[in-house]
Amino acid sequence: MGVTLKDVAEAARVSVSTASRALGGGGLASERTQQRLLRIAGELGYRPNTIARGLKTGQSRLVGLLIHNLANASFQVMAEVVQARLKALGYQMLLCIAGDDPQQESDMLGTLADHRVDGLIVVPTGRNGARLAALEAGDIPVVCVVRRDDEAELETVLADDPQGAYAGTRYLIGLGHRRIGLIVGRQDTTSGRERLSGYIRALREADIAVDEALIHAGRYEPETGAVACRTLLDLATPPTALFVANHESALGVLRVTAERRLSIPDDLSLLCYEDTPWFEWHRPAISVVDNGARDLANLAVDRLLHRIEARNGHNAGNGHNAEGAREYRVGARLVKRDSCRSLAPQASEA
Amino acid sequence: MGVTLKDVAEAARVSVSTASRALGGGGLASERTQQRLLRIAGELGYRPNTIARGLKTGQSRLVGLLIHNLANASFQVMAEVVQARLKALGYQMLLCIAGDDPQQESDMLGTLADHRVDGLIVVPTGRNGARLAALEAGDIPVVCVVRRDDEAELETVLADDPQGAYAGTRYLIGLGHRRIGLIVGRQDTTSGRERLSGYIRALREADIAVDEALIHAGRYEPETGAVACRTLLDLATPPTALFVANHESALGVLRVTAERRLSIPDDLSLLCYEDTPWFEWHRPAISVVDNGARDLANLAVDRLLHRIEARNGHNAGNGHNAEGAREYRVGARLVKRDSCRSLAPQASEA
DNA sequence: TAGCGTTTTGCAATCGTTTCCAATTTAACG
DNA sequence: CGTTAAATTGGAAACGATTGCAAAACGCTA
Repeated sequence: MGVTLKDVAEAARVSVSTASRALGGGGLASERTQQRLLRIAGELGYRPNTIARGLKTGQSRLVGLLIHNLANASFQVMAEVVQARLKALGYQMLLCIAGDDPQQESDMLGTLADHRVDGLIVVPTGRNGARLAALEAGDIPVVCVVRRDDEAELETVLADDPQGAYAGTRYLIGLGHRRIGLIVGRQDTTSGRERLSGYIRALREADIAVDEALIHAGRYEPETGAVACRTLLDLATPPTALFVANHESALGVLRVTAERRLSIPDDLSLLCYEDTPWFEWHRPAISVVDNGARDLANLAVDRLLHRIEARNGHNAGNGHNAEGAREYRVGARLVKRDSCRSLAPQASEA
Repeated sequence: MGVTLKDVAEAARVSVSTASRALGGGGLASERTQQRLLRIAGELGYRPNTIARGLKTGQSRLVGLLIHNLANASFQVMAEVVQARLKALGYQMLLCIAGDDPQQESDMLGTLADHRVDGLIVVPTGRNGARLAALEAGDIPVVCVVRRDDEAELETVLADDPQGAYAGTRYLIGLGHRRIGLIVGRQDTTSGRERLSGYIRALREADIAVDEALIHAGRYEPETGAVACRTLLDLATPPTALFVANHESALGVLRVTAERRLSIPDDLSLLCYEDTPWFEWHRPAISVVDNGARDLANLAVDRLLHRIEARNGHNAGNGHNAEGAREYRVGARLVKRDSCRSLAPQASEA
């Protein structure tokens, strides 16, 4: 489809510059020529070449999104939201799936840079702080989501994990549970640490001793969740409730409970982290702490585009992000469904 | 990060062309200069500008993938596979999520064209054949997956839905089922039609009359699945087995069976289409006909890249794809797990 | 050392836009 | 109708790479 601006200009008997201005909008051309050029361009089937434009303007209209996978529900909705928002704003999404692997992440950040993305939203592994900082220094705005990257000072949008984990644990405590198992993520990520700390805070506040045996930290995988679940259930005094701080681990837990023919919530209460449609469709419907993936994505896009626009505005900017590396939190929400039961049967009746 | 080829060239005291050739590989420069340039480029932190390169070479190194959503397991793995394969081949994936909406699809095809993608993999709605044909005519190779677009003659990679549905139905028949409910997709898509026809063929072959009341065609959504399931179960003589031809509808079915406390497979056998990890983790593990999403994606990438390379090779090509609009099928696979039971209890014993 | 073929290099054009600057047209007013 | 300011246009130089062509350097052989 090789019809270029020059072709349009010739057909309309004007110079390329005029054609450019007419089609570019912004009233740089007279109303009359604008209409005419628009018409002719339409007839010829002209489509502006984003690549050429990008070369001149230094904007690729591409934004990178780097996540771990698409199996996780949070990442799914983030990808969907980011792409929808970007599209509405005239950007396209370059999706990179790095599997939480620093090496791959590093590679992909490189390619993203080569493609001169206008900005980047990333769930950092935490091992490529230098690279991310380099991008930022190279005038490519970076926004981290879900986790913080401790090595680099970057604008970051996080779920309120401390609060979410706290609220969830409190909820279980409120139902009368005293032995609450926790299956949580790796402790070398901010989200993993924060979810654990929220849990601990709630216990302390209720004067419940923290039992190390009830806490399992590991990768976010079904298998890991299953193993942790079995260990917990095999304890001399097993927990009466489980708080599973991630969607994938929850799969493993559900499997084990089904295998052992445990009834949820009668035999065991289950509270998960990160919502996913099928938790709602599952019977019993699984109660969750919704980390607000949708909000995370929206806010990340907001922040990123704010900075992209700012950069484009006064190119002679003071440096990078004036406001320093801000950190935003979006609220986590407890969604009560049917997988947690009260341990004090008659308490609220009578 | 504004270090350009010119900067590298100056630092090395050679011309830009030499620098280009040295870094471009292909032995266009002497071994010595190549080493030197590589070193200097490294020191300066030079990264080639894909945009500028793209303008000159006419290759964006971008490939579009247009799908309906990310909630569907097939699309998830397709997106993951496509992006992994492309990355390995030096391309980036532009992911567009069009929600099976022709208007959005049309828009997105436009933007994709503006970005001069080198090729495009699309799950067509079927309403934009003209647009797709236009892309193809404009020298952007297009490969359709999952569904065919009847309006345009395009290279297409399909699951073997007729065979898959046939095999699934036959399996249920083999277990002794005679009344088999079918919850299938819209009949204005090739996949929807083919899954239905496979079902019918199996019934005919077993001399079972096709009962219209047992067949529900509709959108692939949990709610639709739930409604269909209720209707089927409320029949005077309800089916003893359900064949649910899509992953999302299956969610609705699982909900209804749980609500009614039906035991799977004791009260009702359930066979689904499209595999997803949690079908395996679910108890009972759900038997499925795996449509081979991974294979679909791989083959689509193969075909697409084959044509991209061909185009780049002899630019003075004969026209478009010489071989005509070929159609490929990847095999569907029956995965027996625990959700289907035999209706003839003692049959195989004794 | 001259001559010849082969590498290796540099120059300059080019890809399709945007945008600065100057030139031209148009409009407005005395 | 002349003058001036404002709006509109055209010319040309970028943006950062690749690549055809010709010149320069090199390695051989005689």
